[in-house]
Amino acid sequence: MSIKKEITIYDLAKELNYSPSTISRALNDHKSISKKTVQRIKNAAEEMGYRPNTLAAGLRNNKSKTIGISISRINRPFMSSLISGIEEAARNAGYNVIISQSDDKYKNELSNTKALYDSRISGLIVSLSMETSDYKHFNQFIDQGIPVVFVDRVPASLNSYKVVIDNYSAGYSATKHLIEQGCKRIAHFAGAQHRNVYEERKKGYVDALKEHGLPVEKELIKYFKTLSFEEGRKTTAKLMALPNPPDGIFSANDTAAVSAIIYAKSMGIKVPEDLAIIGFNDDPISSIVDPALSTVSHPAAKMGEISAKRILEHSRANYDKTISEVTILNTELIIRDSSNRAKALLKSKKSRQPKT
Amino acid sequence: MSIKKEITIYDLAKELNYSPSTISRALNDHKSISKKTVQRIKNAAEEMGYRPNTLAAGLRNNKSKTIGISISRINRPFMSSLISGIEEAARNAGYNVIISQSDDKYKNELSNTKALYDSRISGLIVSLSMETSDYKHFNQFIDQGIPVVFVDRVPASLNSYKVVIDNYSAGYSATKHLIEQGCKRIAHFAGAQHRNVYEERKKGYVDALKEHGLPVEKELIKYFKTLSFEEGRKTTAKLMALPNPPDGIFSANDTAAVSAIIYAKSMGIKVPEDLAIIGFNDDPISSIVDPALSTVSHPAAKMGEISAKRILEHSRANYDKTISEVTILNTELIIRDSSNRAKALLKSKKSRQPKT
DNA sequence: ATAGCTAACGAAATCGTTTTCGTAAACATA
DNA sequence: TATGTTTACGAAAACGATTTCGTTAGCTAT
Repeated sequence: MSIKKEITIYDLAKELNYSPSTISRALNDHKSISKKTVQRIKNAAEEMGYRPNTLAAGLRNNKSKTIGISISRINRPFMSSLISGIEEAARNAGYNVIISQSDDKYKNELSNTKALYDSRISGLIVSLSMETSDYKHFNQFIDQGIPVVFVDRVPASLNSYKVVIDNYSAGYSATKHLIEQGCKRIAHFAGAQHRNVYEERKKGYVDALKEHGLPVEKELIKYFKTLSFEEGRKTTAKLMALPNPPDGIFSANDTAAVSAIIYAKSMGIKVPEDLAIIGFNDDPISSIVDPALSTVSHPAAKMGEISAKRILEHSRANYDKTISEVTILNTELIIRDSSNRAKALLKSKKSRQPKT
Repeated sequence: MSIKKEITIYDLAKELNYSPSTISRALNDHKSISKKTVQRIKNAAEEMGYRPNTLAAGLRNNKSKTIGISISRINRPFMSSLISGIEEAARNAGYNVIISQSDDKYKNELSNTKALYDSRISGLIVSLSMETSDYKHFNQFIDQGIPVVFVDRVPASLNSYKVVIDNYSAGYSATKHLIEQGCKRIAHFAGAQHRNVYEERKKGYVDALKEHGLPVEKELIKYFKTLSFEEGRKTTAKLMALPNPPDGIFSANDTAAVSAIIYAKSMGIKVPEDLAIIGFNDDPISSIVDPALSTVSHPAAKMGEISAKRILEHSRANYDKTISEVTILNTELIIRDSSNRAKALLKSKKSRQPKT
């Protein structure tokens, strides 16, 4: 009802007989103000209910305490966890987080980053859209000394902060695991190869086959557009209709892997006995599908947290240029039933025993 | 590298021999500037690469073109879809979205809304934390004429914008569906009863039982703290160990419902024949679990979109007070295998036929 | 012709902080 | 004593857009 007047540093200045400059400095812990004065001022600020006007500060500094995010879509498990991690770290440091979705379109990523730039963000965290192959739109940030952190889907060339997992090793381990389960013909559901994550996962797959003396067959490597459920279903159908179908699948994501499990079950193909399957991401669906999907877990929230911290550090240190620094996080191979042939064998023996 | 000077309305004014006032008005389509001039100015602005400084405008207006969100956690299917819808609508209107997570703690919701208030948001979209029972922290917004939209989890009392689904009817329909499937003893996984959504779902359940001549038994209504997987598992175990166990479950969310399915399967209890189960939300896991979970679908993204639009309208209309306006969206009952006894019966007959 | 009106624009204050130069006092040094 | 050096603070100009009052010119009605 009654519109309360917001109190400003001028009000504090008048009240305490200091100049606004001193108030400002005291509130920001500037060293040239004595500890005593700082305390006095902070106490008064607290008492009088002073609240900093971030817009004014932002205008003056040409920078707002805000971290911008550009991602494909929020409503995917990996992305929402990533954001969750970013938000938590940012808020603890008094930063806001503003998000924008590209929907995997280059055009949207372009306009979103422009809008974020106009919002005078302190830093940008990006997971590239599927379509992006030109990175000029990030130069405006880098040129201005605004840190850009690429996370997960990163550009190969650009010098900047990067937070990633070791996709190559993860792909290698996942494939090796299938080989150890006795698979001889392992198919791969590959994502768009210009995105580092999918390219590297595939490389890991290829090298694992080679190093274990298995042939790399083109007909077993399927390139997906979106790694969607529907795409996975169709691809699995094609693969299993081959004269010599695969006995294992390493999918670059869980959605497609789950669709393969479900398709296989519907066709009476036994998972993992006839077809061992492993996915990537450890989405919630992977532990719900039956048999539960083996997968590679991705520390999404942690990646978000680290990305945010890179920006906070950069801002604190007041670097004038973006520094090139790559952080590589560990993944974890999670073995569930969809690839665990030993366990499946044991179970089928047990279930046959009562009959004998 | 070269720090380009941002051009301002002053630069435009100098270039075109107008005053900054005119430039500002022209860019905002103020009526007192002639169409010709507006065009000239807009063209020049485009050409010279002018970009509005939202911070300066925000400072002057004491309001930034930003929508604040306060929710429990981002990384849940419903919430991420909600945000996705908000973000899309907001961005189309040139608004930014800043999010904050309460983690279902009242304390966090309090400090987050304070921070959002300090950010001079144009409007706030809230889905209440589980703990919240005091709504004073929203008064600062309402008193200032800043619109507050409550979505999904809304307060019963406060006069404000609300965007909800008809939880009562949904709960009633879900329960009625189980009754129609022949269930006689239907259990309910209920959420915290001070949150409208859970209270209303339960009411729908109770009334459906009553109106169909079934007794409402206290031992079959289980109150959950978080409706988590683990909680669901334990609760299902207890229920099924009763001397007279239930033959149906209506769960207030999918997570708990899925845990019930998985527990039942592990115990050899047939779903839906021995135990028909229906959930709420239509999370991705519900169509992946086997048998697939019947559930109530929640138009999450749409709710986000509408919430955002309420704020945009309010801002455009320049209302000085928050208006009380409730939007109720339709839900959809999605029948899958976990409650479809007719289909299950048919299947079991078919699978027996070959033998005869 | 004069008052009254409208259309189209301008001057300058304003929003609340920050920061660049200062200055003044107190103290140390040669 | 004269000269630096800190320490602790202040004046005032930014930051860029908006908006409250204007003003001026041209038109209409009487």
